[in-house]
Amino acid sequence: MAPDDTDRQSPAWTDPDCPVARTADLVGDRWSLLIVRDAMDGARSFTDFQQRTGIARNILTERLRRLTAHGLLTQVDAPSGRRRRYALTEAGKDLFPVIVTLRQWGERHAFEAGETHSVLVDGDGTRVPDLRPAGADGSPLTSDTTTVRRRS
Amino acid sequence: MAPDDTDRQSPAWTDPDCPVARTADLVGDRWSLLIVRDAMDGARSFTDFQQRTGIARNILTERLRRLTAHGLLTQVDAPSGRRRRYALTEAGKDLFPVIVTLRQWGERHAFEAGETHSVLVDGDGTRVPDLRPAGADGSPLTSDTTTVRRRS
DNA sequence: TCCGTTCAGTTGCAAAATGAAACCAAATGG
DNA sequence: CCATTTGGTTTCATTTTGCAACTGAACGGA
Repeated sequence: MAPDDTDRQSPAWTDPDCPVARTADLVGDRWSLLIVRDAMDGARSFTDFQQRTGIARNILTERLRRLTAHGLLTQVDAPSGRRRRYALTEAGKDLFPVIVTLRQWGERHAFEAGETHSVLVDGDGTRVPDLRPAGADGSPLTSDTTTVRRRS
Repeated sequence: MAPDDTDRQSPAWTDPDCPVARTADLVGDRWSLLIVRDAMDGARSFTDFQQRTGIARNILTERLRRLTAHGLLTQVDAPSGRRRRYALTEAGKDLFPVIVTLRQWGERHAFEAGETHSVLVDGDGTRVPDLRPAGADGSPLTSDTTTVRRRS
């Protein structure tokens, strides 16, 4: 990598006006999503991530750097001068609803009946309820009952 | 493309037990996410998608085929013997919560203060409220107050 | 202190995915 | 019937990904 490689980050957004597209630009790839997933589940070190995801190490290096550059992860020093570890920033933690909806969609549609899969549970061991968009009055919303208003 | 190309679909899952990973395998790339976004916003034809996303046409062909093969889109005939159009299946429409959380995260973290962006509104023109994970009792849940239980 | 190991990468190279552009055939429109 | 549009396919150059081998700084123990 050349000494001056401060560019690489955003060769401009795919679709600058759309929040979905911006988020997709930042974390819309398999490995970034799985890194965030694992960070939420307690992964902290390079090898934590490498072992859990099975990602190639050069790609992991690149992704950790990218997520850090974009403010989703930070590098923190462990208590006793030990090795650096990665931790989610507030913005990173705020991806929780995204990971949850990905998980819940997967549970509903990506498994055959009878296949087992991991489950997200709260402190009591209770399964986290399905997350569904709703209006201010609590009425369920779908893609048919909503629209995108451009540039507001 | 060779005449027999029925493989391509799933050279096995990245992480078969994890619903997040399965979903990421199916739609965890920028273009698939944007195609789903646009389908939810009314895109139906090849050129609808091409113009809205700006995706290369060969890639669009491949993605539409892939999403169709995985049951997120179907090809439907328009009323008057017109050209084929794509439409979201039930599974595809059920990605709505995923797109909404991606959008909302983007709104919160991917724009500078003062930058404008598109907004998702319901039939009344009211902005869709933030979607946040909550326990059965309605208490907010975060990545710190939940855990993944493997293979349940 | 010296030695071996683990960690966190880097480097080199092959394979796969992506993108731009040209090409093409079936529908549609006039 | 002809021109145009639509929905692709093909070709080729560029980028990204992945694998495997290598490196160098930190520990860890004898």
